[in-house]
Formats: sequence, C-alpha cells, structure tokens
Amino acid sequence: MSTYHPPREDLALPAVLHALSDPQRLRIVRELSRDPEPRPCGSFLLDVSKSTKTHHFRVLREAGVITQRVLGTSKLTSLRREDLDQRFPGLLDAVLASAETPVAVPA
Amino acid sequence: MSTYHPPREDLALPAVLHALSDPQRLRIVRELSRDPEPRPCGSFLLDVSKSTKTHHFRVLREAGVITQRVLGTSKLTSLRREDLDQRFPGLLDAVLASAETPVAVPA
DNA sequence: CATATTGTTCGATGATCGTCGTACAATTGA
DNA sequence: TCAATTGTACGACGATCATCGAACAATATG
Repeated sequence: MSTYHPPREDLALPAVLHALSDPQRLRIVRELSRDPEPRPCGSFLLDVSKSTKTHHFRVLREAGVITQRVLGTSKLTSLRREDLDQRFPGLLDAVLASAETPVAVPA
Repeated sequence: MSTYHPPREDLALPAVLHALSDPQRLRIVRELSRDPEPRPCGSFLLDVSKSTKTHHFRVLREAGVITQRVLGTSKLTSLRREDLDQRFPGLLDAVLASAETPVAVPA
C-alpha cells in the first residue's frame, strides 16, 4: 500500500488531468519544474495544512505525475518528466507554459 | 443564466483541465476535433442519459472549451480552438494527441 | 392543431474531493 | 535517551461531482 507508483504504461490521461486541475497541486508541479532538484514535501509553500499536503502529494503520485522516495525522515519528490513526456508528449510542457500565464486580476 | 460563455481572458487553466479530465467530456472534445463541423449535442454518442449529456456540455462551455449556439430545437456545439490556443498554446493539441494513445488493454 | 424532436430544469442519490486537526510513526541529533 | 523534525493515518466535515428519471419548454413538421 505504501507509496505506490503506477508503471508508465498505466498512466491515464483523465487521472493526470485531474491531478493537474487543482491549484495547489499545479503549484507543486510548477515549483518542481522550475527547480528539478528532488525536495522534501515540506519545502513547498502551500497555504494548506500538513495533512492536506500529504493528500495532494498522494494524488500526484498515484496519477504518475511525481515520484517520492524516502530519505531519512523526509520524502523527496521529483517530477516523472520522462514518463510523462513519453506517454503524453507535450502535455506537461503545455500545462506548465499555460500556468505561467498570469491570471487576469480585476481592477 | 442561459448559455454563458466566459470571455477568452477569463479562461482558467484549472477549470479547463478539470473539464477535460472526464472521459465522457474528453470524448466529446475528441469528436469535435476530428469533425469540426458544429453539431447538435444529440449527435455525440455517449453512454449517459440525456440530462447527463446536458451537464457535460455545460461544464465544457463554462470552462470555455466549447461554444453552443441555438439553431431550431438544436444547440450546435463547436470547439473554442482559437481561444484555447491563444490562452493556453499547445495545450489542446497535446491533450488530443495524448487521448489518441490507446489505453493498455489487459490480456 | 397535434406530435415529434431536441434539449433543459429540477430534485435526488451515492461517490469523490479538498480541507482540517489530532494522533501516530520513523528518523535524526543533542 | 529525549526531543525535534518530517511526514502519514484516521476520521470527520461540507462541497462538488457524475449520474439518473421525470417533467417541462421550444421548435419543427405532419
């Protein structure tokens, strides 16, 4: 049960899109792409509680978007960029590029 | 209230990704891209009821993925390809290309 | 006018989701 | 050994979701 990672062939588009459709998770993925160095979950600045963070990382992992490996008391997270690019060419890049677009702020 | 279409600037990435994360809606979008001719909702073959269809078309419309315009008793649906491409370059194409990938079928 | 045809509206239902706090587990370090 | 750090597990909560059927509305067509 612990830290299941789906094999590349099992990555499903709806699950990946769903994983990326949450603002907090999108932020995680953006940070990971800007700084690909594997980082502990705690180093991501999200305005949610610790347990909610755990939840979001699980959703991303089970959709195949990230990998997590234990190191001491930490869990290092990295993007499964290669798998994503193989399975869904151009998708991650398009999402990341789209996420860079600033949101229109009301006057 | 009737048939609201968000202006291009208001298209939000999470909403679009969420709209595309459902298999039925993904199928609608794929059909629309293969055959860009505006079609009535009824011409899409989904294994859901009429009212559920209405629901999915509303989600897609409110996310800015499709347009719907009335013609007689029908409602013609088309992809907002230009708006999507401007706002989220490459996203729709990547999603569509990824959706073409056949799902692995268990032996 | 009567009847299809096409789609919406309106609950309702069961499932999933995002969020939280508390308690717990595991490792590190003094 | 004791305390700090890092993350998980477990309910629980309200919100949203995908789905349905039945009733309704609007337009065509006979």
